[in-house]
Amino acid sequence: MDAKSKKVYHHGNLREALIATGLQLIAAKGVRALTLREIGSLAGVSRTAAYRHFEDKSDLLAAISEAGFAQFADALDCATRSTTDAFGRLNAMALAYVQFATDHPAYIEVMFGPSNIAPAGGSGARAFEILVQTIREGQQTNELRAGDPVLLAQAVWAQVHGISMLRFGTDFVPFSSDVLRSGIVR
Amino acid sequence: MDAKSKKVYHHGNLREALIATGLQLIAAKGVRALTLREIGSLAGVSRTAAYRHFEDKSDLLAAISEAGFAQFADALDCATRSTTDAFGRLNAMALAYVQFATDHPAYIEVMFGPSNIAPAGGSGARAFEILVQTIREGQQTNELRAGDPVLLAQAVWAQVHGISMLRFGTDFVPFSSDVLRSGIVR
DNA sequence: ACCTGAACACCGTTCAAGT
DNA sequence: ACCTGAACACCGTTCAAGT
Repeated sequence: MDAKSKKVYHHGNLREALIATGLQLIAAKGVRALTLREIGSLAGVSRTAAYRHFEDKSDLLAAISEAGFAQFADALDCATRSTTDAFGRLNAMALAYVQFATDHPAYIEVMFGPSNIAPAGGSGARAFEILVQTIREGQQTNELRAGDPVLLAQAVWAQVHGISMLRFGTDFVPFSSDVLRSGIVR
Repeated sequence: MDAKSKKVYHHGNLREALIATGLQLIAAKGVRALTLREIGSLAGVSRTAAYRHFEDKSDLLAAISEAGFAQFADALDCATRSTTDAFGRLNAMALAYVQFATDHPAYIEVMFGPSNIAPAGGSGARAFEILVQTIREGQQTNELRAGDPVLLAQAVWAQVHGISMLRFGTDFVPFSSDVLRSGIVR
């Protein structure tokens, strides 16, 4: 998103344009209403042009998912820089997680949606690694309790993921950020 | 599922048959591949017969979701009866939750899937209430720490939900039941 | 009251062409 | 190398009929 973002596709970076257009469509009408044909039309190309950049529909979905995970990992990474104490970092990451889910429901829908969608390339693992590393550092400075950092990371991740999903996916569990105070801190 | 389950539809309880058939189809090929026409054929009726029992496709999905939540709430309810101490009950419920997600991925896919699906009738709320009540009782006998039982229920629910979803929805977070040991116990 | 068949406006995907 | 147009086998949904 520097200087080359104009109406230059049609003979330019169509692939990116299709991903972006698909995301808009999902945001507007949900994954269920996602249509390869409409994406083409909206992007100003033929309705079958997408097949020159993606194997099929689920391949496009996978690309959108991967783009989402990349942005997501960036957000978590950025959050860890906001402070230096371990608990502050974990808190910031948790908030960033929930925030991302709130701000980009369309991404979330694809990233964690129906299981037939490929579970992202490397960005998903990268996001998880950031959390593990933060916990590991917090243990070294004795701010966080001992234990397998991967297991602890799973616990926190699952908790925050659950909060993020339940918040908009269903409505019978009201949300409060007080929930975030859980037991991992020493 | 008593004595009336035979090949009696075609002029019988088609509605139930359609729900069951739809569930099978989802289990076999995922929600994305769910087709009203195929459901009809598989159930031995015309491909438009479903419209005599459901408004449209998402109405059928909503009915499947509700059926799933009813069964789900039953499973949680049953789990609370397995023991009398609060922690044991919570543990049993958590395991029942994860177990349900493992045993019935098709239900889960519809129940917590794409947001355009209606969030279930009363069974979802009933399931949550069972958890709140268990926590409340545990607090009265002083087995669980104090605090708003609804907030605590949210924390546990989110945790267990996260574990259940992450277990099969993505693969970058490996699972271990050790994760279940979290901070709500006094 | 419940079910069917034909019909309409859509899809995903393929493939022979176009530039 | 990248894009288009027509074509095929599907869908969801509607509606006039059938029983």
